[in-house]
Amino acid sequence: MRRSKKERQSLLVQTIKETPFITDEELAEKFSVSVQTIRLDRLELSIPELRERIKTVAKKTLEDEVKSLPIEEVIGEIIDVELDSSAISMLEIMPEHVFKRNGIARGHHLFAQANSLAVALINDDLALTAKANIHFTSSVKLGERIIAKAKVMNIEEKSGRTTVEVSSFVQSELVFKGHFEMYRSKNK
Amino acid sequence: MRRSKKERQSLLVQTIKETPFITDEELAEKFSVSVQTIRLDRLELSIPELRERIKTVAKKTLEDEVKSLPIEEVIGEIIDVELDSSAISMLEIMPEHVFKRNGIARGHHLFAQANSLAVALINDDLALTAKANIHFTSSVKLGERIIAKAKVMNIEEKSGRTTVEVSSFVQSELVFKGHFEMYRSKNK
DNA sequence: GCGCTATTAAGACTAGGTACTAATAGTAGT
DNA sequence: ACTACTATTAGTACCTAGTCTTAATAGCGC
Repeated sequence: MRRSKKERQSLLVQTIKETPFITDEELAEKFSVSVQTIRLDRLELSIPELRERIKTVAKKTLEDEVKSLPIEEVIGEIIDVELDSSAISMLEIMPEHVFKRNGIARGHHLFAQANSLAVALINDDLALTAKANIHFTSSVKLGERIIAKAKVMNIEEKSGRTTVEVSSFVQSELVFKGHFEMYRSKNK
Repeated sequence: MRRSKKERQSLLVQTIKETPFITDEELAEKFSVSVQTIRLDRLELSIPELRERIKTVAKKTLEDEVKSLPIEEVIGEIIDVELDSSAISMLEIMPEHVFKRNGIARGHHLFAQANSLAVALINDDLALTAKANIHFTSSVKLGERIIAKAKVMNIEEKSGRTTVEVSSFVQSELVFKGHFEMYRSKNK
């Protein structure tokens, strides 16, 4: 069935978006026009040729693979630690930390920064988080840097159970506050 | 510098693995041999041509995208959701989730599973965590599967603020319990 | 020099295009 | 009906990054 030029072109855009691996010949058949018409359409709509389309898709994959490797491992960069006393770390919010819809950082990354800082702060091989009480006071956006400051509030003599307060800031604004209770395997 | 055939071929395999977007001509220059030699090498080693290599990389991306669309930004695999009511997800603890020293899962991964499940549970485009009260009741080890169960406890009429309880289990043992208070942009 | 492997070259062909020129079909305005 | 204009189609030369095939040459062991 023949359609108008406009109609065909908007369908063309959609078709290529859905199935990017389609050749001009297949498109010509699909829309019952000549291959030349399809090529004129692509020219007008600035849609690159099949092989270029495939290449950009493939490039995206490679970039993603490189990116997704180190992310899970490192949660912020430790700037300063005084064991069993206080510690500071910094985390820059990158695209992989945010909700795609609104560019707001997902809560668990703020938590992860604070939690790993609390763990690093404790002078023990086997520190674990037991409880936490956390508060997200303001949303953090793509590109912002979070500075998390952790402070040991109390170490119980017998059990070694340690209370840590973590406050995270973007510039001077408080974005996260957490109260952590940590286990440790050996007493201090 | 010229190398023996064997040496060149093993380097060729490695080079193509690292930089799959390399043409025969570039490879020929790199190894100081003719294009034909590179083609004979690829033939012997059953390495497909550049365009085929790009295509397979791109196909992988598309498959991944299809896969990651419904799960989108959830940590763990969603098993069941009833919006604004309850949801269940599963997370298998892999080497990247644990402390290397003792094979125990880092707390923030349990939190991330619970937090993203609470977000996914809410029938709103813009759900955010406001507060959380969490408790790590037992340590989870490498290879174990965590089943997180989330339940909406209360939705405030005016603000839409939603209370979610998440309990996570390894088999029948409770490993994590969290009380989440969530914002939403539009009221229900 | 003979035999062998490795390498290089040359030619014909392929897919999936680009770039350009030119012809034709169909429709609207006057 | 004639003209103007857009849309479509056709055809040619050229491109990249190959394939497949045949053939020539280089280097080495013995």
